[in-house]
Amino acid sequence: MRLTKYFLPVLKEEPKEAEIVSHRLMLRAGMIRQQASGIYSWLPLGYKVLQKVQRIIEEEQNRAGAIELLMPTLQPADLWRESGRYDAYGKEMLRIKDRSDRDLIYGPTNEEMITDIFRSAIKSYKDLPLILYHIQWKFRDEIRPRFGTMRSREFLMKDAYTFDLNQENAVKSYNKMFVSYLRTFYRLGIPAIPMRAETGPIGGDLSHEFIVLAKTGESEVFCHADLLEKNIPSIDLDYDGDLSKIVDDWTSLFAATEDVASEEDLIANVPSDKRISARGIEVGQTFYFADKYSKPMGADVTDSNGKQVSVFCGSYGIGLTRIVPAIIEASHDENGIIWPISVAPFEVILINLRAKDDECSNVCQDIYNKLKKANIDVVYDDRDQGAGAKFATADLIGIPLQLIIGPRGVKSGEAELKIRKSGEKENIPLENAVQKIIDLIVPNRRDKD
RNA sequence: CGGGGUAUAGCUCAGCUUGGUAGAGCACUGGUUUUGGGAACCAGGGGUCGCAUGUUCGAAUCCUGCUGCCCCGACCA
Repeated sequence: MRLTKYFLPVLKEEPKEAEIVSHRLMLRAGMIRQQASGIYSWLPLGYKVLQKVQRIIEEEQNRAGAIELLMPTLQPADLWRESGRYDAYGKEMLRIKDRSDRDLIYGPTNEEMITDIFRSAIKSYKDLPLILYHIQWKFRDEIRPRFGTMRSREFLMKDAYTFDLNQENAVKSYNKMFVSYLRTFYRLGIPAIPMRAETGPIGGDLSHEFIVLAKTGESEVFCHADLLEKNIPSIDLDYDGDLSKIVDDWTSLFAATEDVASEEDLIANVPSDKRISARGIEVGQTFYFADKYSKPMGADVTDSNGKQVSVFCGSYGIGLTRIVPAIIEASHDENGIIWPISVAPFEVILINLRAKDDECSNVCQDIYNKLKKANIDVVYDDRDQGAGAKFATADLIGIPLQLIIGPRGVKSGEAELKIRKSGEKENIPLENAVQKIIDLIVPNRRDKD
């Protein structure tokens, strides 16, 4: 992509409405635009990140055996009357009527609808286990939306639902989602720690929140420091094998949110040099809730004895529109965002310091073509602007690598390569630039390990 | 929903106290000179002053009502 042909409305000044750093940076980097309280447009740069996040989540869900579908945003109220949640959910649920005066709701979640889909098609234990998921916009009319897309009213969420014959199998499905979340957050470049959590209005008795430690986190969390150093299950993992060892390993060390634990619990369960008491952002949650919906909604299957039994279920959410600011909260400096390669809107920015100079532009164009050909996600800053403005923009939007080419370098046959994260700069021969970038990017995409 | 703020150009803000028909910086357009960390100069374009009502010869400014947005709290992916 050439910057002269792109839509990147960066802001030089601090937007006054934004309090936390991720919100400020998303506005300044031209990623989002607020349309109403808690409702945002995703501008090209932000949308590109959101799509990369989505792709990683899909890959890891699929790998774990979950099957993607797509349910609508609008749902008939009757489904929610069946589960009893139409009245229970309160004003947070947006209720609307169509032209025939039928009650509809804009889905805040999809347990009812997925249960309806399940019961219409699945009648036998032989079709279990089943894991279905979708990625769709949700609406929760929060009393107070805040922090940009971190707590918005309209938000994009991945929600998966597991269906099993009995509790033992349901726990196996739970473990699949648990492990896939470990891998998902690893690939997204955010160290998320699974913590024991309250089950909330959805109900059930087995639940973890996946928490990113960040100063601006909304809740207080407590955990064992070794959880930050744990190994992530590899891409070769067999999801049909025994996952309980991995889950046990991760859940044996103390980790809990303020809803279910206190500082005293931390002190009682963790040696003093390993205690972490911090703020955290919840980026995902896993719930097991057994037959809470399947029973009232009649989602039964026939078991091997010919008996009708309600299926055992769980639901598993990841807020994609929250992931993006969470990554920024965890990875930025005073100059702007620092994207992990796996979700960066572009992997490298090619900075032409003298767009009006033919010689310089020819060199840039050649390198740009080669990078594209090598499937490197490159953006080419071919704008006719001062060097300072270009550097500032590159830092702000957080592209992991900056390849800087000016007339001076063209004469000496060198380009400057800057690593956004470390600030490290290195002069490299122009003819090695493309290969050097490939070597720095490709092994670090986290899509092969 | 309670409490506190705020609303003037695309953005950040001044003007309001004391009413006289709207300004700066940045951004934008044209031009000239520049060019390795947010360039300089010249010339331009751009505003129903959140909305409505009232007071007044005259309202961005004063009164009243409403709305949006932000912050603090309870609620939440």
